Amino acid sequence: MKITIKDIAKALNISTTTVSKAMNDYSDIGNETKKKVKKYAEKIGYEPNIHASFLRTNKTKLIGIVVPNLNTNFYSELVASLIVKITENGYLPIVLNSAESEQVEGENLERLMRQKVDGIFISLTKNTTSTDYLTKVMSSSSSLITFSNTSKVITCNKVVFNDRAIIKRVTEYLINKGNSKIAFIRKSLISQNSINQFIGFREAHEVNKISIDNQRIVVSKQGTLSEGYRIAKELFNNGIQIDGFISYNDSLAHGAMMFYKENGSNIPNDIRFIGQENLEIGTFFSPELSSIKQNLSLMAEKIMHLFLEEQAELKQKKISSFKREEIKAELIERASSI
Amino acid sequence: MKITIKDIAKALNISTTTVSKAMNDYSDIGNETKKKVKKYAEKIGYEPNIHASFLRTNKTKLIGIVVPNLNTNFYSELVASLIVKITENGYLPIVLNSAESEQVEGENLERLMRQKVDGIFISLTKNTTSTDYLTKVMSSSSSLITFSNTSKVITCNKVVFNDRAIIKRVTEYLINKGNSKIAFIRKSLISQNSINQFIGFREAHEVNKISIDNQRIVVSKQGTLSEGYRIAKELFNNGIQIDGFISYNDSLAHGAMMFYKENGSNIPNDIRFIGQENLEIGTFFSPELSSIKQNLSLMAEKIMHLFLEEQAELKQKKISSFKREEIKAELIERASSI
DNA sequence: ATTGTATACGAAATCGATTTAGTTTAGTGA
DNA sequence: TCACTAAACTAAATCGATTTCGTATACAAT
Repeated sequence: MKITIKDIAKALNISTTTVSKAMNDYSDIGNETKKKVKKYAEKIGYEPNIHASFLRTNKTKLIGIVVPNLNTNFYSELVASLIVKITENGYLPIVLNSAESEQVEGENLERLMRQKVDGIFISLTKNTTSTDYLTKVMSSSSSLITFSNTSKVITCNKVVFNDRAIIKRVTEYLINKGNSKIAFIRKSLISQNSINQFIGFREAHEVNKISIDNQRIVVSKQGTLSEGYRIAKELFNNGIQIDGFISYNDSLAHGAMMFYKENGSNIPNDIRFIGQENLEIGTFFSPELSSIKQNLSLMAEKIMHLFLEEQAELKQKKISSFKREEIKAELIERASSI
Repeated sequence: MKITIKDIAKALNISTTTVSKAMNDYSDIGNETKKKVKKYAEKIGYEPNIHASFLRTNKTKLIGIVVPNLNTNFYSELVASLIVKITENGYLPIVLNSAESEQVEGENLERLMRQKVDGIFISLTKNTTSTDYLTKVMSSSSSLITFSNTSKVITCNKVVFNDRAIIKRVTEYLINKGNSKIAFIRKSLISQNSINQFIGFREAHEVNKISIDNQRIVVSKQGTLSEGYRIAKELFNNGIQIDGFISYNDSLAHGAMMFYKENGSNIPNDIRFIGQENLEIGTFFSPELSSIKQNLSLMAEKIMHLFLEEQAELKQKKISSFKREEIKAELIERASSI
């Protein structure tokens, strides 16, 4: 039933040592023997038992992915891209979802460490404050890469979007169109991703000597259409005027745009809207929604690349320094902000 | 660094056998000893090495999930639910995405078998015709559960929605409102899920003695908003009149509804629309979209339950028969079909 | 003839658990 | 007292690979 190196050894009348070494291309095995072993292994469908080899190599060929909310377009697409890169390189992904809970996030990290995965790719929840679990991972055998939403406090490999720069650019783009009362809907006050975006927003205002009214800065937890609608309604009812709107996803922008459209606002003349994610649905609303597009597949590629680099360095026992990669996001300009 | 049963054995001056048996609640170990061992294990933070125990038990505590397209609301939410159930029961999920490719699906199954996962939960792509890989899994050590979109040909555990019944009911609901020219947008001609839905559609017509015009039966591969729009446009341009519209997801219905609205149709009076998925966005369109709501969390629960049942039976060396669970979906009635 | 050196291979230890097949001890019944 | 049993424990084999250390052979150099 099960095929092991013993079967190959017996059939070819050589030792299991030789079989193992041949399969792993050791230099002290003759080329003839290597060919013979590999050919026979192929023929009888031998697959090395990963769990057995783990005992000696401490490699599981498993990578853990932890995302704050799998049930969003952003993360499900990003995870799908990561899965492709991971499997392409002979690894297998264990995918865990933190559901925006810092506690679940911690449990997820513990589960992955217990499983002794070779790497952990994590994007933090918007509520995460403690880095205890991350430092725990750093001192474990799994190499850590944080992405998208990471932490300023911890020193580790990071792959992020150019959050500060893109929001600064987009904000200035609105300012140049004459907008000075821009609403900014952010994810949380804690998440680094959100903080960076806000810094960009602030910088754009400072450069152009425009003051920010904090009443126009809103934190949205759900990030749903209905919350976008509700936020717009509240701003309006509280008499807080806006002429621009930037949110951390498309749904919020759509929801808000619906409210203002119902209220007779002219878009983009009265208010310009910019979302993030660049969902297809944005092109079906009237006016079509401008949106910041992030290259998720490129991010996935960079993450995997960083991981493989670190694995290679670890093999050579080099001490590797931590890297930070920044992926450029771009504005897709449509009717809602022209 | 690493803590093993040896450390516990040495510290408590007992054998590793006793430690292992105590941890696994063997009956031939005294209660005092069990308590002592467990307490000390807890204290020094011992975690059994899963890979080492695999060699004897052949259990990896790993479950593979294979979905046709992770990047959809339906599957990302379903996978998220599955992840919760799987981790709750001490297992870890390896998530793979087939991207609607039968070939990738096969590769995914091979990867999971190689990893010797305890179970494989799979929903087939809409193009899958061969069941070769599935039968391969059946004769492997991983127990198989197919869900959502499964195959008629293969005998194995299945958890599906009541596709035939719900579509029959929904179709009759439209017929009773006087609609007789109902368009039906299906996923594919092959997928069992789609076939069952179509049977329900046909039965509703037969019962009410209405004939089906095949020109109104359309296969949509993408299932996107723009495809819904395009399909509606094509029907219209080809002079194919419709007074009802049922699609396999919400996006298609939205896209089509947009086209007909632009063309001055009165919805629901001229055409009634019903989608599937019950996305939040449906309530933001005017008119609000009726939709078939599937209880994904319940499906996830049933799948896990079936798996655990089989594992328990396997342990007792019982031969278990295959089961088929059906989850009831329901129509959420809104303005688009009233 | 002796030493040295690649080259090619193998015996046995090892990784960290589980499990089989005992062994020891105390207690029971005839 | 002796045989028997139950309870509690353990030595050693085992799972399937990797890896260390050692050996045999052939050939070149001294």
